[in-house]
Amino acid sequence: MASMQDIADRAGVSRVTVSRVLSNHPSVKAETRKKVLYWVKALDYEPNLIAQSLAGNRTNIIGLLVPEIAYPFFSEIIEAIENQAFYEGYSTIICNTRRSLEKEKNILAELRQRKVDGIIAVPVSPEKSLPAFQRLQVPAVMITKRMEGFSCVYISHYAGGQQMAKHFLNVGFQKIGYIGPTRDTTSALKYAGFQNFLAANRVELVDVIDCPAPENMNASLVCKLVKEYAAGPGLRCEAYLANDDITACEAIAAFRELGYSVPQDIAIAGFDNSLLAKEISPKLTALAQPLEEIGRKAVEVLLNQLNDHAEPQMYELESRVIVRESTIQFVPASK
Amino acid sequence: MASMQDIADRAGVSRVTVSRVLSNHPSVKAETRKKVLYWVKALDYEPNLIAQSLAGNRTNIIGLLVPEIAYPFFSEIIEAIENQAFYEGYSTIICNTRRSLEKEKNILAELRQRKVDGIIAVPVSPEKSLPAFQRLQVPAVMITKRMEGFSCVYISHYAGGQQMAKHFLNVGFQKIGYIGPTRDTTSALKYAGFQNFLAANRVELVDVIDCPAPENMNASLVCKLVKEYAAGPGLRCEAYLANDDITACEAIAAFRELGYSVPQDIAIAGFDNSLLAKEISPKLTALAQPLEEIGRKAVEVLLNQLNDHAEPQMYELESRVIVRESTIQFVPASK
DNA sequence: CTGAAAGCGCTAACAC
DNA sequence: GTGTTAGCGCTTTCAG
Repeated sequence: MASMQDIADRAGVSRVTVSRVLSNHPSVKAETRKKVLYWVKALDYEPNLIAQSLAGNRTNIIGLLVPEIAYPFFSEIIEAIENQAFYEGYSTIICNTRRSLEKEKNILAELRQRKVDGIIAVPVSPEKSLPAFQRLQVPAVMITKRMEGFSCVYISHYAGGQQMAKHFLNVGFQKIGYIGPTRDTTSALKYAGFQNFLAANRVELVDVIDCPAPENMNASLVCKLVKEYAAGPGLRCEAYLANDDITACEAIAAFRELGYSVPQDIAIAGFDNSLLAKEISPKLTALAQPLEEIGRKAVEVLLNQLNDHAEPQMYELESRVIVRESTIQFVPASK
Repeated sequence: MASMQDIADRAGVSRVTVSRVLSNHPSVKAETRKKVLYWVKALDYEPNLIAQSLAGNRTNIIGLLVPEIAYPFFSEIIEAIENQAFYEGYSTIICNTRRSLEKEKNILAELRQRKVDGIIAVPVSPEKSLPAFQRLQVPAVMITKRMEGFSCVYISHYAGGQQMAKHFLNVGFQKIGYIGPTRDTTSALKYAGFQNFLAANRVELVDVIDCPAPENMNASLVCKLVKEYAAGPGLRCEAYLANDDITACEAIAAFRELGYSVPQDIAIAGFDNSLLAKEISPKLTALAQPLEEIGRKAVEVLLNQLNDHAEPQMYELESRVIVRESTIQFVPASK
């Protein structure tokens, strides 16, 4: 592995000059530059980014914290962030908090020690995570949730709930229910938006199947709960909004096992518009979070804070309802 | 940010002693150790991993290359790898090759310059990627595919195809088809295994819907092709094996749009057993690649090569058929 | 336009 | 047991 010193020796200049050439410093005679570049090629020189980081005080690495990796909603955001970061010349260290404050704290300590330039995170808890993030000496951008004191990129879950309620009313549903947690931070918001919009239109939320979010891929619990619930009092709604796409999938499976079909007997809508919404049959109507945009924007905002010391700011992006088969009458082609 | 020197000054010892204490070197008097540790706490000292890397010649970072991030098959592997790496004290830099040799080359150069300790990768092409990986000066482990000269962790796609053929025959299907690419490296193997096993049991592969793998999330093309195909000659099979879970989803959607239902009119099986297989309705019978195990094993093998200079080796893991609803007669409960 | 000198924060080989 | 001396490979003043 050739070092700058090696180049310098061959080219008969000092290390500093080599450094200047490589960083395109203007004050180098064309001739010297050429000589140096010749040896850079000849020796197949590659910079040592570790040394560069130590001396230069920046690593060009960002840390990315998510509560889980393999749920399509998150993996799509991860993909968008990695993509934009790479484009901007940054590498991404991916970290899975698994929704543990303890692990989140450890991860942040590690990233601090690695001297990452900045952090993008889905915080475990907007309140309890605060101290750990405040200890950071580098900028951080929160995504998909709000956290006071930091730049945040997210959609209004309240508005999302409203939009979906509006869609349900437009389709003409009157008996409407909700499946999912009603008190978690973001879930509570979408639930409230949904409920309030219905109420404002004098439609009562008939039914709430209160089940936990299908975290950590342990989704089948949701299916079980929905089944138990629906097996009891029977179908009391024409349409349900689910807390997220996985919950919607599980609900569909549950109703299906009970002999109901979607959307003929009952309509289901999801939230997030992840890959799942597009791939299941029937295709899922869902509130779309602009995942790609969230990722891109988060990187952009972070870099602004890094380079131009921009002030923390809130970025509320637009969501919209993507109507697919799961909330409309589906007419199969004749065989 | 307190440095070792600061600790040393306060404790009245040399930097070296501080270093010794922190790395649990035995030859430090208990008393000095205590004094040092006192100041470590008092000054809230945190090591600078960049400096440590430069001096110590190891970064405790591994690079992970995948063709895409947001396809459940890959994101589940990523999650497993990150998890195991974290457990072993390594950070993971995630990189998306997007199936481009050019980008793969650039990423490898960057990781080399970052002095990552090792690399785990799904190579873009087992042949054409070879030179880029050989330039690496650190160990690399390939996953999900074989690549000569490197440690590899994968399943036999040929055997996987056979296993699925066996399942189809067990269920009693006689008119059997295949949906997916037939000439891509791994696809060709599973196709061959599937076809040969059927042939060995005197069952002919009636139908091959040759469509590209749904790469880069551009899955809908698959649906379109299947629809066009099936709309023409009509249904000629009782059961199809799809190249992967997404293709299976798309096929289900296609048949569904044509008025056929799965599994009543036609059975479909997937390959990979990703999240999709578990969440769609009907739940998908699929050949399970042990994603969690692939990830864990890959890290383990890499670390062995790092630390004990183990020789490259092939690890062929076991796959198995997970039978779900999509290939069995589904009897809905009475309403 | 170029080089000398100092330093980033830590580890390791060798003395005392 | 502990300190001294050298780096690791690069960047950044500051002279000349």
